[in-house]
Amino acid sequence: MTLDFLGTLQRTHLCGDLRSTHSGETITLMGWVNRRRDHGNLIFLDLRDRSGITQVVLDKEVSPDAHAKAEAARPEYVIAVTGVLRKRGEGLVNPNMPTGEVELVAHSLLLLNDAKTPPFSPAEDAIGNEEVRLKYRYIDLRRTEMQHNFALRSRVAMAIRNYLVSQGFLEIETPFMTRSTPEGARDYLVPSRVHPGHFYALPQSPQIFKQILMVSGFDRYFQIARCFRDEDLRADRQPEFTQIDLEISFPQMSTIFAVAEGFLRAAFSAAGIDLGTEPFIQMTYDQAITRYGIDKPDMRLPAIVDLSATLTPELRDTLKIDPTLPVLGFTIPSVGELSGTARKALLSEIRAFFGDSGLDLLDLTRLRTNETFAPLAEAISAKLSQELQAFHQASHNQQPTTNNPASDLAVVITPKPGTPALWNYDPQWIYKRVGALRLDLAKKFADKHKLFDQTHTAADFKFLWVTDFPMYEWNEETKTWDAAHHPFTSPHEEDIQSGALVNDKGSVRALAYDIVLNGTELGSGSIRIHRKDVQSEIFRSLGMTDEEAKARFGFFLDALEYGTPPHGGIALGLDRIVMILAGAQSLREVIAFPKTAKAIDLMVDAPTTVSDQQLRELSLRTVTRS
RNA sequence: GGGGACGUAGCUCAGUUGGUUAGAGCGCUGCCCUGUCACGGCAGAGGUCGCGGGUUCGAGCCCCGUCGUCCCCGCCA
Repeated sequence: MTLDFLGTLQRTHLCGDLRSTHSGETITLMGWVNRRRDHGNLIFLDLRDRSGITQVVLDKEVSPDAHAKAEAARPEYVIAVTGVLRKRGEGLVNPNMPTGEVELVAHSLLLLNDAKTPPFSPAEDAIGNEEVRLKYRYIDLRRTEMQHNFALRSRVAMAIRNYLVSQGFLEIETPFMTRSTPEGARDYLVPSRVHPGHFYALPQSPQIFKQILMVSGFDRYFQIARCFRDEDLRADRQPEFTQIDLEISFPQMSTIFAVAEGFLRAAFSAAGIDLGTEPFIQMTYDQAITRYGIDKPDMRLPAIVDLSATLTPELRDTLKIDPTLPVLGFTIPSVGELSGTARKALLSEIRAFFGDSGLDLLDLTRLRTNETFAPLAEAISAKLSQELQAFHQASHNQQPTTNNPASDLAVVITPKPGTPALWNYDPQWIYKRVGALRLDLAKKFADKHKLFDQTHTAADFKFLWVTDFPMYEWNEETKTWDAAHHPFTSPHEEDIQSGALVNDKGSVRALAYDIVLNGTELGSGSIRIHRKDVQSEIFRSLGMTDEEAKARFGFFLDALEYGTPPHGGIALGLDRIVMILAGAQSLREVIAFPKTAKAIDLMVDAPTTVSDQQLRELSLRTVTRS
């Protein structure tokens, strides 16, 4: 088979755009053969480009030459077809495709390129084997779903750019090759050839640069910035990822919230979702922990309820519940009535989840059958259903899927006597354990409560600001207080004035905030420290001597001394936003060339070893560790 | 670093208690077919059962190790 040259031929339309209004026009399409249906003297080719598919008809009587070439064509061959668009006759219309009312009657066909039989067909639905998909990513990306994901990503990014520019932001690029800062995530390092033994680091975020841009008077900066972190991966974590990074001079927290909400509305609107004008919900970190047991609450589910008040000391005693610790409960709606065996299995599953931590499940069903405890069971049920009603109202749920309270799964967790109030110096560990169970069970019963189902409306997306994060976190391993956010985050001004920075680090609140969507952290930011004296104080409070601080951040401390305005900002993960909008379960669905869980690029096969010559130039030697 | 799931034809998967020549669907190749659109019909090719070792008369199946993919914990200021 000989391939044809393109010559001067130009394409006139895209496959997916053709409608009956085009009928009679002479049209040239170019694209990939999606499918071929050979009926002998009549051949149908489904021709695909990024816009969609059009059926091409090759009739031996119309053009023997084109028909012969179509006979040789195979899936994924690249062809050019010129012909006349025809409205399909009665009974020949395909209502399942947008172009199903027309077909292109080919007069000539060029075979522009052939194709080996692909390992999987882009014409099929997604295949399960991600290894193969990633190795042949160029074929995978031809699939309609992937084409949609990246068109969506492009639209979303553009909407955000346009919005931020309209709000007076300047897009400024910051270096990829910069300085290693050993705190936080591990850095990817780049050896310097010119300076043997010295390394650049790829940025974990443009944090210090954007703060210096505020010192430089740019007032409002943004960047759709690639960031790099050498940590283990997850479905929602890749070693290189993209952040919408911004910084504002002279802001209040509300200024930053308004900007972030503004560009999210623009982004969602670009995806066909109208988020309305209501400001996003806000809650403090402490509220998030006590109400949801996590710092990134999934607001698609009912909250945790503190049931301590329903229990008298006597009841606690007879039921063997710790007298001082909270009793917590929550509801998973519409689970349906569980059979005796299913209930028992769930019980032991929950008890296994808690292990020997001291937490236990209170069996409401059994409680109810006992005369002494029936009133308690009633009181607990009443409190839980009160919360459930508030939840349905707040989330504007249409009728809950069932109205039968017995079908809602009530889970009540009690601490046994002697359960430690602190685990790993964390007074909130009980809330966090119960919060984790809440998410586990919600995932388990997702097909029952359907609260995670997509309706492709604003109701699918529950946004939330979490504010007032703690400034410090106790690190039991090193016996030190670490910065919970990063060391440039400003504490509340009252907490500086009260001296808590020195006396009571655990109580210091940071002017730091996260934005959360459906239980996923989309981004976080803070009001920064703009005074040298406060910044030095924070470094000292983190156990850094002035000399160490100077060695690591001297340039930054210097910059702070030359007229730094109050400033603050935020960074949101673009990949995660697009992932949620696309309804995808993994970032790999919205990153064109992602890495595997072991941080390998299966297509280009990276990382690799390099030649001795390259190592010599960099003054590097590799050693094998046992 | 730890836990779990998976690995059999190009793809999706089946494979009984360890027992003859490892199967199916899709895809692929050839021939036939003028209204299909997941076209159809006939014929055919295609396998180091992830890899290495062990147990056994005999291993896709049992045991040990190892590699890879996915999910989770740790980690991600």
